[in-house]
Amino acid sequence: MYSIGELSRRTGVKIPTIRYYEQMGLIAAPERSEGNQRRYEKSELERLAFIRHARDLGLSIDSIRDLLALSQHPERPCGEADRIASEHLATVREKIARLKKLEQELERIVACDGNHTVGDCYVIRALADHSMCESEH
Amino acid sequence: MYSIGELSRRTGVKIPTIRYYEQMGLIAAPERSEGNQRRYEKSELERLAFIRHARDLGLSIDSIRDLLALSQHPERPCGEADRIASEHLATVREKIARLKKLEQELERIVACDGNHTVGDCYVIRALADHSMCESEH
DNA sequence: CCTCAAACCTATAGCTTCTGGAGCAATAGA
DNA sequence: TCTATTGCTCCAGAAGCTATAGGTTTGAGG
Repeated sequence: MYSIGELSRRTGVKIPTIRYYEQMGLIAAPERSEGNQRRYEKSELERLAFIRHARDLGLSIDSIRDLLALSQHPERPCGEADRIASEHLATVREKIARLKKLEQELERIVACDGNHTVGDCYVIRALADHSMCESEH
Repeated sequence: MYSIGELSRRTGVKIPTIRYYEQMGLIAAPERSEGNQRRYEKSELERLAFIRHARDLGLSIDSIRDLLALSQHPERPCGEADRIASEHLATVREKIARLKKLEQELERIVACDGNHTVGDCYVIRALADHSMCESEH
């Protein structure tokens, strides 16, 4: 049996976050000690590690809830789990693409050498005038 | 003089967002009509376009506030504007790097072909077991 | 056994950047 | 003048936590 602090240390999930996950229904409300403190079993540790890992990978709470529900039914086909991960991969790729455009835009904007005044600063002018952009965004 | 709807159409910033920016102090509270409706001048249109553009580039409200304050003083050196944009560029680059790692991780995870059951699904197992990861995250 | 600091509890508010709805007032075009 | 559209304020919600206040329980040392 772990206390919430112990669980937190072992999974790297902060204490208020664990309580938040309980509220959100990602983990079940655990048993309590006589003094009303949470006492977790090892299975909860594994479940929380799963959640933590999936969050690190950027999956939403909702997606994780779905995946956890799926894992309760090992006999079902796993196409759904695959779909969730694939969709997330697509989102990540989209984000990368968008950020790369921003990177280019910012690189051009930052070409200003700081050796003059705001009046003719390229940063300010570039931000004021969208038509100076080279790509759509 | 533009109404808030007109301003919204011309800048692509939604009406509640314009009011939100006013609340946040990014744009000044404009004159009002007799019936208490907001009436904007052309200068506000430009300012809002600046804000919109900077937001599109992912700059925070706080950074934008700083840049706007700077642009009120065209005689000052523009090193500060440069710094804000450069810092933001660094953040963007970091995000790209992190997302690329996630992309790799997810690519490996998604290699599952969906043709079996959840019990032996690689997606679920990979999420359950951090030690299967190839890189740190 | 007693004490006391550390850990825990609940409830609530705050963060960021908007977005949407309710309920009502003003405006513009026919 | 009528009415559709637009605008007003205020408030709540979304995501995923984080922090604070004010109180209780636990467990280790004396």
